[in-house]
Amino acid sequence: MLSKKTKYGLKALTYIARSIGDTPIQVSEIAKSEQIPQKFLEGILLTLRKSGILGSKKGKHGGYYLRSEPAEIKMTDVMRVLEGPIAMVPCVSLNFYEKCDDCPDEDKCSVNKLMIQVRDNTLKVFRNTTLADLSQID
Amino acid sequence: MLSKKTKYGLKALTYIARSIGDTPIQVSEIAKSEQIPQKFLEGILLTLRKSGILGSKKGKHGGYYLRSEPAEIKMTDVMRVLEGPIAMVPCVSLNFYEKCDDCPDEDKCSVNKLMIQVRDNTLKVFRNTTLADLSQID
DNA sequence: ATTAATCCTATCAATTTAGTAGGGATTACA
DNA sequence: TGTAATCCCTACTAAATTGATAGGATTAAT
Repeated sequence: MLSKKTKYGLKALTYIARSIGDTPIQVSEIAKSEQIPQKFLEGILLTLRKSGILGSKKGKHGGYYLRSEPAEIKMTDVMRVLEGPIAMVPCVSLNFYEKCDDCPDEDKCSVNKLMIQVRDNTLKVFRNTTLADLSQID
Repeated sequence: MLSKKTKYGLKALTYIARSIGDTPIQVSEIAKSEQIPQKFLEGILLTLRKSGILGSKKGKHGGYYLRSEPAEIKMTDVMRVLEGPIAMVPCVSLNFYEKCDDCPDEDKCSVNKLMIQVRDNTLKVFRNTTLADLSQID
């Protein structure tokens, strides 16, 4: 299951990407428009800022803005920041690899092989999708 | 993350598929061989039996057996029984659909569109993989 | 009968999730 | 220079989920 954190984060990023203009976007505005608890969203945007995806401006008339063009912001990066590893098991994770306690031999593990396929296909989607794609208005 | 339940379930199914012969396989044997807590595994195999994937024989010399040929047991079915919905959000689930509280319009939701792609790609893997594939010894 | 299995229900500790609370630090602007 | 608006940070909490464990009821072979 996708966590609320990730869902809210994606919606917020989309909202920011769609807001053309120079001024940073405030948390309160996003929260209201996207129906997200404001305090919860604050924490999420903070995470996105710390990861380098968002920038922020403090104080009156402050807010958040994208640090790159929407077309440059890949879902692989966003998802890893918000949701964590893309793989369903640590033993097939590229960025967060860990060996399983059980499982004497990874190469012979049926779960491992299946989950590598799932990972590769999910990765393909995330690598191929940018914030610009999410923000398309149709 | 894949739950231990699913992981153990897949390993157990693989184990049973590999055990050629007529006699049913006992939980204790699987638990020992695959390093799975026996009582926990009991519950998992029970679930698989109730879903129709496994059959069982009670009493002395009892155990579990597959109700179809490994090549007929699709991962879509197994995963749905063990892990639940394949989709990452209920609003893109084929078998467990639910509308989101937030989200006035699904068609315009960026998360929705992304998650449909992920679902379709994951589904492709699971539809294409059977227990026979998992059980291949190489 | 005895033994060996599955079956069933209840309970539990640890972790994660989804938030809430309260205030600190910084900035714009009157 | 004061004040309001805004992000920033830490701590707390309730509910749900996960990964088990415990104890026995039921069933079947010998």
